[in-house]
Amino acid sequence: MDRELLLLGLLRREDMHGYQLTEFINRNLASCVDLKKPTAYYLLDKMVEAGWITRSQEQEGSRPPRHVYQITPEGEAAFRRLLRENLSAYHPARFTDDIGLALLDSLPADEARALLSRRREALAAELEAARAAPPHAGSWQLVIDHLRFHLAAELSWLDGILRRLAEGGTSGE
Amino acid sequence: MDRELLLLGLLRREDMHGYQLTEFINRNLASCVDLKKPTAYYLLDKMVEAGWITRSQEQEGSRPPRHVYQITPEGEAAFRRLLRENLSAYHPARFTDDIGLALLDSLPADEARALLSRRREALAAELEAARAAPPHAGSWQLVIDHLRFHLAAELSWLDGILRRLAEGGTSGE
DNA sequence: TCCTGACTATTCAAAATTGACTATTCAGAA
DNA sequence: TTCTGAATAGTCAATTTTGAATAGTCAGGA
Repeated sequence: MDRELLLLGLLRREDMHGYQLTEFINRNLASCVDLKKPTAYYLLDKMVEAGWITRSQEQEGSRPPRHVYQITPEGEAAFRRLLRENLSAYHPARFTDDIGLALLDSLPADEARALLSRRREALAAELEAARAAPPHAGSWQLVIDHLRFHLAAELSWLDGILRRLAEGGTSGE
Repeated sequence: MDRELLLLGLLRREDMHGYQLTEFINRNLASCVDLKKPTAYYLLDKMVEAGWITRSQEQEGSRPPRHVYQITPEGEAAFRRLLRENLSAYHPARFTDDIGLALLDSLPADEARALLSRRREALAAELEAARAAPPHAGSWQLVIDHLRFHLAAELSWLDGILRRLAEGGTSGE
């Protein structure tokens, strides 16, 4: 229901068409959702059926007509409900990275160290990129701040592991 | 491919049947994967087809027969490849929570504060639970450590937001 | 002018995922 | 002994997601 919340939140500000919605989300909110285009259209269809939004044709010059979505009063009500739900609960993030860590024993210690160093570089690059992002208005900035905070924390955690490994912490197989 | 990596990693240690695999994962590795039973069976089927594992019937007393899976040499090769891939890359986690944060402006400031306080309590409870978890052997412990580290970081981040909100930081609508 | 590559906008068949269900065993309560 | 609730083991239909394809526009270079 979180992707619906986000779509409603964007449509509340202004009417948009599907492509615009996915582009915006993937450019600005990739750190919290991964919304592929076909999924977005699927969700929009469902929300039309649920009466949360309406779809209308927009003809502009010689272009093929586009579908523009606008939020309804029911959609506005759903938005408020979903937002309250989202804000009050804690949704644990999943760390796919940890699968590899859990199986670290299966490789010789120095290979493990070398591979994790690469991960460290990838992570450091992400952090650099996040730091370079331009500031946003209002509470959108919170998302950017959170990403930076999280990446910095992850980096220091990973460095801790690499230090431990260098000291011969977890035994190689 | 990460769930396959994990299944192979478990089957490398000992032959197991489907139910055992999912139970183990959901009990011990919920912080990195969410693997429902039907999905696990689906993946196991695919891995049998790919030749990474084999399935055999196990008859025990009057029980209905169970399917036991064992890893093949091809599976072992796949395991090593997937483990190297997983370890060397950085897989960003997604923060669904941030969707609500991004839309925080849409609620009056004191309601936002109240809702986030609930989230804070849920998060604090998770951290308590994670701290209570018993220690594991070898690199499995890394997963538990990571979870604790992450939850503690999130808690301090959320407290920071709550402080800012209390000082009237982000404007209510 | 014609071609090429990038962007806009959407659809579709195939693949993956899930909630709900079936069926059995077992331990303890009534 | 019979019932009940929990744990074990797995399946299936329906929903959801995805990679790949389609189709038009537009800007710039050859």
